Amino acid sequence: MIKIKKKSDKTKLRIGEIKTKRGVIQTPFFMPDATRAVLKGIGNNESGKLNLSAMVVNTYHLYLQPGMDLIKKAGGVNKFMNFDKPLLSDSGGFQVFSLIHRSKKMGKIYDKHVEFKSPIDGSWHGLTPEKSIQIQFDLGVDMMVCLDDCPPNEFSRENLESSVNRTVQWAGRCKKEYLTQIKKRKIKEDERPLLFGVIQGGVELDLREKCAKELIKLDFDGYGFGARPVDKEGNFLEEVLQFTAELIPKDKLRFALGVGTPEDIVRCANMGWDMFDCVIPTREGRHGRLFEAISNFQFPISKQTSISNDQISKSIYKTININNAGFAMDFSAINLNSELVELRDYSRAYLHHLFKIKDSLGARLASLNNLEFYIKLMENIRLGD
RNA sequence: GGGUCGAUUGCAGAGCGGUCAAAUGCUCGAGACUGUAAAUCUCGCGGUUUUAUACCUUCGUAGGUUCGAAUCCUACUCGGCCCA
Repeated sequence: MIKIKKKSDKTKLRIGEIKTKRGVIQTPFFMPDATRAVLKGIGNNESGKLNLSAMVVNTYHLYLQPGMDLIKKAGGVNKFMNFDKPLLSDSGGFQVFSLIHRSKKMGKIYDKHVEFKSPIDGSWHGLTPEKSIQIQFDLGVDMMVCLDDCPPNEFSRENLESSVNRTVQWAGRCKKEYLTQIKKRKIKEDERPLLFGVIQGGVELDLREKCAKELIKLDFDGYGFGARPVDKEGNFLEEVLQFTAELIPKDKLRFALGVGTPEDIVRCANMGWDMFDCVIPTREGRHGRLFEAISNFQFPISKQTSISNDQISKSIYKTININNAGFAMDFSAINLNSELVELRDYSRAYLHHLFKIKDSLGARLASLNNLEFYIKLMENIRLGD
C-alpha cells in the first residue's frame, strides 16, 4: 500500500508515498484537524499557499452538524468545504468515548453499539460500526477509520482488555460494511478510500500486540495508534508507540492519531510512523502560541533520534506567546522566513495588538504561522538523514 | 445661592459597624493546550515577610464616636441631579 522510497540506516524512519483517490501524498505527512469541515479561523483555500498534504474531518461532528443529508446534497464534504486535496475522516470513536468517559450522563457503551447525547442540542444518537462507515462513504473522503473503543490510558487492565475486544469486533464489522459499500456503490479499486483499523490496549503492551494481530487478520490499508499518545502527566508514551509501530506490517500505513508536538512527531517518524494529525498548531495558534523554527530548518532534523524530547524540541524550535507584554513594541516580522507574505509583512507588535483586541485576524495569522511550521517540519523530516 | 445624592483597590461596580485587603465583571500579568464539548481553561492581580485565623498601608481629605469604621457623626474638597 505504501511505496517506500527511502529508509534511514540509523532509525526506522521511512520515506515514501501513498496513493489516494484525490492524489499522491508524500510520507511521512501531517494533517491538520478540520474537524467540523473547516480549518478553524483560517478557511480551506489556503491549501495552495500552505502546501497541505491532507486534512482530517470528523464523522461524529459532521453527522451532528450540519447532518448527512446536507453533506450528500452538497456533493460530499470535499465539495462542501471547497477542498480538493485528500481528506481523512475520523470515525467518531474518540469523540463519543471521550464524551462518555468525561461524563457518564453523555452516553452509554454497549457491545454492539454506542449511544450518546449530542452536546449541541441534547438529542440522543446511536452509532454502530456500520453506520460510522456508511457516514464516511457519504462524506466521500479518501481515507477512513474504523469505529473504535477509545479508553483513557489509565483504565484498568480489565477495562483495556474489553476495549480491545470491542475494537477488534467492531473493526471486523467495519471491514465487512466497507466491502458492502464498495460493492453497492460500484467503487473501482483505484477510487476506493483507504481504511484504517485502530490499535488499542492502553499502556499494556501485550494487549496492543493482541489487538494488532487481530486487526491485521482483517487486513486494513493502515493501522492507527489509538488513545492519547501521552500519559496523564503529559509524558510521551515512547515505549508503547515504538512497540506498536513494530507490530504493523511494513507495507501498511502507520497512522499516529493525535500526534502531536513537533518533538513527538520527529520521534514517531523515526519509529516508522507515516501519518499524523493534531489540533496543536491551530488550537495553540488561536490561543496565541507561535511556533518558531530555529535556524529555519536548515539541516535535517531526523538525525536527532536517541536524544530526549526536551533536547529535540530545543534544537528544532521555540515557542512564543504573542500575548506577552514584551511583544507590544516588537516591530519585527511575525516570521521573516515565511512563504506567506502576511507573516513577513505584519509585525509581532501588530499581532500582539490583534490578540489584545481579540480580532479574529490574530488567530488566523497565528494558526497560519503554526501550520506552515508543521508543514516545513514534515518536509524536513522527508529529507531523511 | 438652596436642596439632594454621591466619592471604594487600573476601570466599572458590590459592600452600609466586626467574619473586609474589600464580591463580581473587565483590564492587566503569567501559564496550560497532543484522533478539537477549547477564539477555551487555570492561576495571580495593595505591600512585606517567618506564607499566616500574620503584620503594614488603603475605601475623596481632616477630625470625631466606638473595644472595633469602607460602613455612624462633623467639617471641608470635588462631582451628578433638582430648584432659584
